[in-house]
Amino acid sequence: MEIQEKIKKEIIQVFEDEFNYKCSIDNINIDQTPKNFDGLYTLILFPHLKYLKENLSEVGKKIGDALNNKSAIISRYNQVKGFLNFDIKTEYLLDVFKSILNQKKLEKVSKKTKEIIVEFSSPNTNKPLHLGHLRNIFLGDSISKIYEALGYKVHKVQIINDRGIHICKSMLAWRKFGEGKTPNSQKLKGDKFVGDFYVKFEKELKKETKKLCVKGLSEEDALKQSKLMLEVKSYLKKWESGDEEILKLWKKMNNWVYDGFEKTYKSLNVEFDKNYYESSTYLLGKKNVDQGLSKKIFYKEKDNSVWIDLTKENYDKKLLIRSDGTSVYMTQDIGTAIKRFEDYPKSEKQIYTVGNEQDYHFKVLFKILDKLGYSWAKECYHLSYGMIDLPDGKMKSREGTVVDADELITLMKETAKNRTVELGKLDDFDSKDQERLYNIIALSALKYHLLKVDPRKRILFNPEESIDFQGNTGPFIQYTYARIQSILKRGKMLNIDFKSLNFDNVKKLSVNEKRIIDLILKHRNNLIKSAETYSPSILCNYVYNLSKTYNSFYQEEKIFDGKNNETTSFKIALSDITSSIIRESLNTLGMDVVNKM
RNA sequence: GGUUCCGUAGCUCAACUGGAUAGAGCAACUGCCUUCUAAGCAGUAGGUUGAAGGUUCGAGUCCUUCCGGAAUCACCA
Repeated sequence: MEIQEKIKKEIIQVFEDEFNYKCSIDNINIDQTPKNFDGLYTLILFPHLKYLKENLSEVGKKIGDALNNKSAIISRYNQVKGFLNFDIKTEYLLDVFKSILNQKKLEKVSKKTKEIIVEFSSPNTNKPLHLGHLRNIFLGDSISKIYEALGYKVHKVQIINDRGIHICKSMLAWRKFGEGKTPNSQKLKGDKFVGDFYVKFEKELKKETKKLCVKGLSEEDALKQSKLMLEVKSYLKKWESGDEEILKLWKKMNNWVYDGFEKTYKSLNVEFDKNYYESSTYLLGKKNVDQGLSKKIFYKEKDNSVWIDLTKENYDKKLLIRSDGTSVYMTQDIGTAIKRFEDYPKSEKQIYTVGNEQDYHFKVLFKILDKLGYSWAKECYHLSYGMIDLPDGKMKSREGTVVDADELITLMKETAKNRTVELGKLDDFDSKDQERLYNIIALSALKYHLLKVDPRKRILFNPEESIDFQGNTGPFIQYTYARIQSILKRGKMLNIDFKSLNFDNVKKLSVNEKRIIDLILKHRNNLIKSAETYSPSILCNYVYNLSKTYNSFYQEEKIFDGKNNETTSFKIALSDITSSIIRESLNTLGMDVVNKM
């Protein structure tokens, strides 16, 4: 980027000197030269042609020659039609590289002055986490880390959906069919244990309604008359009225679930700073709705239900309080949002990581918060992502057609293990290192697989086809990193001190070396772009590109050629910086690195 | 039906916000391990960017209309 800006400035000068044409910097576009053309950067002449008043080839020649004479950056040029391709001076690239080498250490001291809140995961407490949650968690975790890398203090939070009809279903099924079993007695993870009873409930319910349907009832009526449904609803009522026995059961089962979630989060290497529980925030929103009522932002219907009319803003009318006085999801979200900004008052914005099925909900929520007068409402952002499809359609937890998170992780670890053994790479690992290796490889394969896709797009996941470990994958990037570590190790053994390198003796850079330096310079911009667009996928692409370019370089040019001169040192220095950028990138994607594999 | 999003190689994804001959990976085929890790590198093949119009020097990208898919529009969460 820095290079692009400098080229732009030089070109403005040339436009003025040679053509008497004043052009603003925003109107100049410097692109990366495509691979099959010679050069690193390209100026597109077309947009300027009408101001330059000469024909294309003359314009190109004039600009190119002028730059050849004056430029501190450009070493030579070539013209293809309306495109002017530039090569960059070796001295200049080395200069820039040197400054990175020096500045690298200073960077980490930067203070964290800005704050944001990031919400992600936010599960229901009636079932274990599945592949859909994984996409959510990886996205939220990575976005948090990207902002942290940019100097933000990030508050990672989730809202736990711990109350409602769904958990009552599990509770009822456990009472009816559980026979006093516990996760301990069954040697089952707590979330799995509770989830099984949820599925059991749905099964029994289906049986019952089917019978009623045979008797001639419609599906809807069957559901209404079903004894199980009536009983579940009585649980919900008892819960809301504070029935001690129900509350006790509710707490017990939720704790089983939390225990299970904790294990999953731990295996994913993901943590939260604070959990919000719906059971303790659902009343908060009501207070705010009352305030909105007195400000006439909301209105009351005859049946006492409370609404907001957003038809002027191109939305619908939206219910906020039911006629029986109970709150809905929207009410709770209003309360939770306000609470969070009270808890973290310095936060300038909040990012909600929630699936795209709730796009409309969040548009309305932010609109309401804005109308209530909260200045931060405009800074709230819904990080919306696409669903994960299986080959035969969407995952449905009610029907048990989900890919379980824990099972998938276990499977990935086994695959990592098998591959490692097949490749015969176990020689110098002790068993503890082995476990760590499998773990990191498996997680980076899985995380990268889900993060490399633009969040907005849906992902098709085929359980029959395993996630790749070759090509554009997490393990490929890990491999590149590990390779470099062994280069660095060897350099150390040979006592090559690349840090006190004299760059003046490096006369020539290969195309790959130039590309690597160029990519290194672009790291920060890619990080910023990832943050601005809320897309870790940009960072994935970037670090893949860097790894791929490095591997080409690695394969084509020997680093240790026996001479141990400045060229050797330079190549080690280049490798060192590359590896630290790979490590930082992987870290911001939520992954650890391995030194050998 | 209204609104929003998506459609790119057989498959999974890119394409710097309007630039060159649309790029990678997987799968297929051909080479490369007695010097730094072959989970790699180099190469071959694979495309009417869902369709048709329009805007201009120039369109996968912008506008219109179709076709196909998804989400949402509940006193559900």
